[in-house]
Amino acid sequence: MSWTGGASELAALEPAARGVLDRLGPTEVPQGAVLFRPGETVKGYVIVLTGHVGVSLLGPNGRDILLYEVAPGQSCIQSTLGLLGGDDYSAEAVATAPTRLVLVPRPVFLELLDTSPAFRKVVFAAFAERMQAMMQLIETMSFMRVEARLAALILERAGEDGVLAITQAEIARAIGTAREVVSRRLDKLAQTGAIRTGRGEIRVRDRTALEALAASPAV
Amino acid sequence: MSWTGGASELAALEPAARGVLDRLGPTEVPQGAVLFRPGETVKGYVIVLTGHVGVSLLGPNGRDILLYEVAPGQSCIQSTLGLLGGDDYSAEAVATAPTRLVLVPRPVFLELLDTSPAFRKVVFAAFAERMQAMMQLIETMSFMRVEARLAALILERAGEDGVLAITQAEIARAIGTAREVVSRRLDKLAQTGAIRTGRGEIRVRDRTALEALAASPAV
DNA sequence: GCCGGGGATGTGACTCCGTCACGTGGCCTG
DNA sequence: CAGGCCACGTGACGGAGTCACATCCCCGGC
Repeated sequence: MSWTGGASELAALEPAARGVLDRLGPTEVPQGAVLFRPGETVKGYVIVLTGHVGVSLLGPNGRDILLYEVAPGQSCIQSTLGLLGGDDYSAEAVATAPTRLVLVPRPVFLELLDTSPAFRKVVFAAFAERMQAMMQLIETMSFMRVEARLAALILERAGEDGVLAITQAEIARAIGTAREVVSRRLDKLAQTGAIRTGRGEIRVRDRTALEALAASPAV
Repeated sequence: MSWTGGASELAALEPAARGVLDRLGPTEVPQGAVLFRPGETVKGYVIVLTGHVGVSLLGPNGRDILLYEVAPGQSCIQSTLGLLGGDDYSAEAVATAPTRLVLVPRPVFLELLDTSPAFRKVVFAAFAERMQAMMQLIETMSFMRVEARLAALILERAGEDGVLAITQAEIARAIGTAREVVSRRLDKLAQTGAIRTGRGEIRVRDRTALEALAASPAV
């Protein structure tokens, strides 16, 4: 029953705190499952054990922006806002892969926060990290052109072989723009020879060119 | 020597924690003072006693975006990121009025976090509040047109008499756009009779029209 | 009372981006 | 084999950001 011993940072918790957490059973959710939607009340603190979760803001016209992603061992900070401030969710969380997670009920969460310095540390660190990511998002969306964001994303996600499997729609969500724009920009990049595109796939041809674009003098 | 007894939420702190904080002397900074810049290392946790502080992201071309404002009794969460994660500042904080503040050095901050549940609560709450504000910012900047953001800002900041003293440059910073755009939009609003504009001043003429715009179906 | 200087605004031209409205083509399943 | 769904391509159009100036107004100095 001890899932806290896994890869997560929770392995460093005090034995007592680990015991409390270990008594909570993990939950399995399939890919595509919606963990929460805007307007719902927060049920507890979510820790992802395996899988992958994306947290996005939904726009009125179907467009949405990926705020951040939750990898195994990380927690979904979105829930903390509700647990501490009492506000409802304003974002949506979707499992982008089959995911195993633990939901820490509010009372348990608050108790741990009071009694376990290590748990506090984990929560605070996650909080700080998300906040940084969101500031980064604001910064790039405000000050970098789509071309640069696109190049950066490709470099960041491309494997060693320079290939990444991703759809234009996913790219658009990740860099906060519209799919059509991604389509046109990718087309231009392909024309210059920096990349080659295929259905749901991008191949890096000229990494240097992409790096130059990603670091471009902004706006 | 007890400034914690003031209007700030810190009045609810445990006596021991208050004692520790009260031993720290408040600092006075004039209007326009820069509390920190991007790239600086974090010196401590900042609590604003009186005055007003604006925290913004700086763009490469002189443009900047107001992330949030710190009112008396609130703390500047930006510093928490550094204290907990060790990162440098990525934003800039400027006193927009003569400000009295307390700087809690890192060791004291960490100690209080460990020993004072009430202090933890204050820090967490402030954290959650700022995060909400930043999500709100991302949301409005991404999904609402300038016209709507502008109308909302005017309504939000106008006094009872429907007057607000603010320059176009300040408006632009607050709603995350460029001054020229504000100029043109204000012009349009004035043409429709919703407002009247003057040098550094806006007068609301038709509150209902502004409310309709602010709540407009976004884009 | 007059004069600069600097901050606050107004404008035009241009490019980039987001949105709408479709069209195309591949792949998968009934 | 036929739909149907999904990924992608495109043209048109208006909103928004940037640059480069032109005004304009207010305030301190003389």
